[in-house]
Amino acid sequence: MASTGTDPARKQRADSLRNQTALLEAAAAAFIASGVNAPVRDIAARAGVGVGTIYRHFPTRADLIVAVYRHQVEACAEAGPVLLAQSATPHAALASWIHLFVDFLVTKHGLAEAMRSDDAAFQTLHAYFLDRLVPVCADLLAAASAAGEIVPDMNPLVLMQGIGNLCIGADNPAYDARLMVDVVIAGLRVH
Amino acid sequence: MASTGTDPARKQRADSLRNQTALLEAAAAAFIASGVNAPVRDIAARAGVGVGTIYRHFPTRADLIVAVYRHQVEACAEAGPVLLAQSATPHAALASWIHLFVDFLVTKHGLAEAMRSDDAAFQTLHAYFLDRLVPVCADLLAAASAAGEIVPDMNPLVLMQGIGNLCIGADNPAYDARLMVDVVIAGLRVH
DNA sequence: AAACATACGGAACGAGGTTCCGTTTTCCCC
DNA sequence: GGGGAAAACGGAACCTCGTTCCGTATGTTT
Repeated sequence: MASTGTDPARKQRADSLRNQTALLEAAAAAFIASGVNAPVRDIAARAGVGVGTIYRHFPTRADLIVAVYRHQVEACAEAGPVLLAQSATPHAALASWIHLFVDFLVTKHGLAEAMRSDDAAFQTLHAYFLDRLVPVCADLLAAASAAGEIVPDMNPLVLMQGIGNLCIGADNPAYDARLMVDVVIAGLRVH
Repeated sequence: MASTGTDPARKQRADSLRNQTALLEAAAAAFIASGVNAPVRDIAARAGVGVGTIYRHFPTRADLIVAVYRHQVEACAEAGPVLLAQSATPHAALASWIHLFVDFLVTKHGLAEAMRSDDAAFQTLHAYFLDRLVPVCADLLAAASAAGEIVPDMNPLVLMQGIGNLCIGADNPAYDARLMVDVVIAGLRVH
C-alpha cells in the first residue's frame, strides 16, 4: 500500500510508517465523526501531518477508506462459507450474510453513498468491495438456488449493488434500510 | 416561486419573468447534458444571465430541480388513481405505478442521488417528491393490502425512499435498477 | 559523519457554490 | 412622455475543498 521505494532492499522509513499508522487512526476517527467524506485537511490535522503526506500514502480517498475498513470487509467475506455450513438452509445463510453486510454498511456514515459514486477516485473502493464480496454472495445464491429456495437467475453483482443502495441514508430515522432489505430477501424466494 | 415583491399589487417585472423562463429551459438542457448537479455557472451561461439571477429566482438547487420536473412529478402522482381503476388487480396497479416512477427517475441523471442527499439545500426536493407521491403510494398499498395481495404493514414512505435508492447509479451497465425493483415488488406479495 | 534517498509540510492553484453591491431596467404615476 | 422609486441584474469577490509541487527536513547507509 505505501511501499513507494524503488529499491526493494531498502526498507520503509520509520517516520513514514509512523505517519501511515497515525493517518489510519485519524481517518477512522474522522470517518466516525464526519463520514467518509471528511475533509482531507481535517484528517491531516487529526494525524498531525501535512496534506501532502496523506496523498503520498493514500493517493485517492478510496485507498484510505479501503485501508480503514479492510479488516471488516475481510471478516464479512469469510463469514459467508461459515454461515452456509452452520445455517439450517441456504436461504437462511444468505439472509444472515446479507444482514451482516447491511450492519457493516449502515454504521459507516456515507460509505454506501461513496461506493455508488461514479467519481474515478472511488473506482478502487467499488472494485475492492465487489471483488471481495460478490464471489461470496454468488456462492450463497448458488446454494440457495440449487436447493430450490430462490429464483435461479439472480445476478450477485446486481444484488450486492442493490443492497448497498438500499443502505444509503440509513441514518435518516424516517427511512428503514433493514426493512427494505428484508423485502428484497423475501422477493428472492420462489413464488 | 419568484414573487419576491413586498407589495402584492405590483406585478412581476417582464425581464424577471423572461429570465425565469430562460433559466428553466437552460436548467432542463443542462440537467440532460450534465445531470442535475450541473455547475451553476454553466446554467447561468446557457440562460445568458449572471449567477446572481439564478439565486434570486431559485435560492437552492432543489428549487430549480423541482421547478424543472414539477410537471412530470404531477403526472406520476395523477397516474396512481387511474392505474388503480384500470388495472386487473391492485397489486398490478402498484407494480405499474412503481415502474412509472422508476422510469422517471432513471432517466434523470443524478436525480435519485440528489433526493438522497442530506445536504440542507436538497431538503425542499426531498420534501416535494415525498409529499406529492407518498400519499399516492399509500393508497395503492392500502388497496393491494385490502385485497390480501401484499403484506399489510408496508410503510409507503420507506418504500418510496427504497425505490428511489435502488434507482441510484442506474446508468451503470453492470447494475440493473429495474431488476432490483422487481424483486422488491415480488417481496411485497404475501408469501 | 557525510552523502544520499526518502518523506515531509504547507503554500499555491483550480473548481465550484454563494454572497454582495453598484448599475441597469422596468413600472407606476403625474 | 418623462421622472423617480422599486425591482432585478451581473459578475467580481469570497469561501471551502481537493490536488499538486517543490524547497526543506529527516532517516539510512557506508
